[in-house]
Amino acid sequence: MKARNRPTSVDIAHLAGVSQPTVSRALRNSPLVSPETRRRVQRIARELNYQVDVNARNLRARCANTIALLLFEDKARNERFINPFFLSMLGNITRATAERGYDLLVSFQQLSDDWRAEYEDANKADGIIFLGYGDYTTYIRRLAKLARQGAHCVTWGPVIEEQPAVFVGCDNEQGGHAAARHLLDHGHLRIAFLGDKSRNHPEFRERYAGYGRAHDESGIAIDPALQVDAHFSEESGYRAARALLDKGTAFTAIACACDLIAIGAIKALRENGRRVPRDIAIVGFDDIPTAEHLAPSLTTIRQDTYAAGQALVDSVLALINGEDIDSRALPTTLVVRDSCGTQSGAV
Amino acid sequence: MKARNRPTSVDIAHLAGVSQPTVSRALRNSPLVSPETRRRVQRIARELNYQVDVNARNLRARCANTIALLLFEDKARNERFINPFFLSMLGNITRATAERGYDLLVSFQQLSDDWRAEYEDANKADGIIFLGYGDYTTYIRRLAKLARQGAHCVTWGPVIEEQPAVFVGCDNEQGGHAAARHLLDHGHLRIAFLGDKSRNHPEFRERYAGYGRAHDESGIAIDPALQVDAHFSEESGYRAARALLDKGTAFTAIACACDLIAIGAIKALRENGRRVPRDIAIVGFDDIPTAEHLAPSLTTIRQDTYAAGQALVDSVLALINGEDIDSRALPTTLVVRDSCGTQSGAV
DNA sequence: CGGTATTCTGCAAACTTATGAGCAAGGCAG
DNA sequence: CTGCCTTGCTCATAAGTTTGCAGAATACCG
Repeated sequence: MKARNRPTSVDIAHLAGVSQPTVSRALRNSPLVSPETRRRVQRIARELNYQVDVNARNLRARCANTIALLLFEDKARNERFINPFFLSMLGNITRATAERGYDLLVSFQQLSDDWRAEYEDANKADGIIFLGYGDYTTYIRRLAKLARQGAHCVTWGPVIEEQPAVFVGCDNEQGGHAAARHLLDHGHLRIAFLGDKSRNHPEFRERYAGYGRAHDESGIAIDPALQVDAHFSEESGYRAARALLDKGTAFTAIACACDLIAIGAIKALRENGRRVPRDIAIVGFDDIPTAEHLAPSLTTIRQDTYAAGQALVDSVLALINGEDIDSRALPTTLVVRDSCGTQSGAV
Repeated sequence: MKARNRPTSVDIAHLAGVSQPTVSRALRNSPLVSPETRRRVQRIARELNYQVDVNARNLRARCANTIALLLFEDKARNERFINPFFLSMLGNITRATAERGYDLLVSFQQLSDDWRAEYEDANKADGIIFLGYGDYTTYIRRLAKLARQGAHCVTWGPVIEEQPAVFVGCDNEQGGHAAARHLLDHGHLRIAFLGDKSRNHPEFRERYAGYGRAHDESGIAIDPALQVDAHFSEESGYRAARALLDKGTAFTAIACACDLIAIGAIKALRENGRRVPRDIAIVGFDDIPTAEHLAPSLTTIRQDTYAAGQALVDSVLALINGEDIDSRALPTTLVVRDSCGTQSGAV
């Protein structure tokens, strides 16, 4: 596209009266070069605004010093929108990568993209982080293909089938359990769950499992009518809550599979004349930045995206270094605010 | 770090019984190779899970097909936080880059990082987008250095001094004007401005200029006591509003230099027993996702981060292609919600 | 059937850096 | 004086691709 004429190590070598390999060594502070020569070479390099060509360096060194982030979202989603939770993850992965001296190559993809795109990612980076959601089968196929090519892959969130990839995620089951537990402990007996529990949303599926376990512990049977599918969006939460209300099924609380769903649900409840939390208690999941500022402020299960970013990057680096590591589940925290009607501050 | 033994184009050439350059051409769908050969080569490549080595390709082709995003934040900032507005920009730049077939290299930096880091970015990417804030002098120095190296730089936001870089930003002056205009039109005479108007915050400085122009138009002199410095954070807005209240200066409205400042200010006002909007009207700037969900919902000046991402990426690509382009200011929109007390829906 | 245009393919060079092997010079011990 | 080690550099080569040029094969025209 463009032909910059940047100075090369050969140019510096001529000016300094040494060979090119000596320049290379001098700039990398190798002990094999005398202090006097090193200083001279470095001075000339600085004067020429020399910068090593990373492509040549990486070609030779067979590593890119780069981690790729494959960010997925459904094609169907609103064009202008990226889920705030993923955005927060993106920010923290960016930060964690930078702190460890690596570059981050961000690739925003839709799962329907052709094979060419997926093929290329594997060798631009030393390791790959998968983040996102969408058609699960396609997702898994991609993951498997990259892993087969020898890429070091770490995925965010659970992987249902046995796959050759490490995953890092929050403990969704525990979080779902904590949400339902909190509501049950405060006397709620009919707690709805808004969230798709199919394999397309493995996180939601686990959260639902935790919700189920809490009910089991209390000896309460779950009315299947209380579960309504919802995806990763506000409109989806709105529609799900509307569907729930339309059914006429009685309920006094809702556990939402994510905060966006909770936001949509609150809107639907309000339109229906239900007050939150007085009539209906609400608990979300994620603790997106908005949750704290909602009216009423949203009780939710916090995922620590800072810790998550660090854990993901550390796991990839461990794989790159040939270490044998296990998948990890990070703890979640119940953050009690106003929307659940139990008023007591963070727990 | 790692020595993958991936197949190369030479391997494919042997298997296909052709020369290596023919493999290269066949895989790039060059018309110089016969359909029959092309099919055979591509089939073998697929069987071997072959992927071109991007380092070798870029080294030879002298371009990286990559855009770098240099994301700055002050060192002083809270470690775990990235401004939601920048996060939104990051998301949309990611999307715009992907749509145009480029990769995005995200580099999170602090302005105090050493020269080595800044030097390397220029040649990993064909063009560079600057986004962030911090010490303005350092910022400008970096920009100038990269530009001197022949990098194609585009920055978000205004650049005060004459610099060899294109900038894309929203029309901050117009936005600041619209915010003050709206408040003045609704009878407010003493409107505070929370935001640092020094050169360290060029956007805030321009917003303040628009605020000033609106006052001039109405023939109202600005009381310097009504302006209090605040930076890009909630705490900062909180402290600024406290300082304003402590002064004892009378005011009936506040124009905030960004939404985070508005959030902090509302908190401070509430603690002080002032009701929003009944006692004090508030207008923010940015329209971050939370703004809509605040109680009261925040009247603000919207920056279209989707359009901004597209514009930034298009500008960089134009520079890379050798086109001569001008800086651009994108329009902002006044979004009227509840916090200004004028209740009338979006304008 | 000779000449020319067209289509396909191969050869060799280039891109820039990193590194192992080798070499010259000097110091030092025996 | 010989042999050996150390220091500091050079030489040659390798990494995997792209591309300009030339050559071979085929088709076409007169």
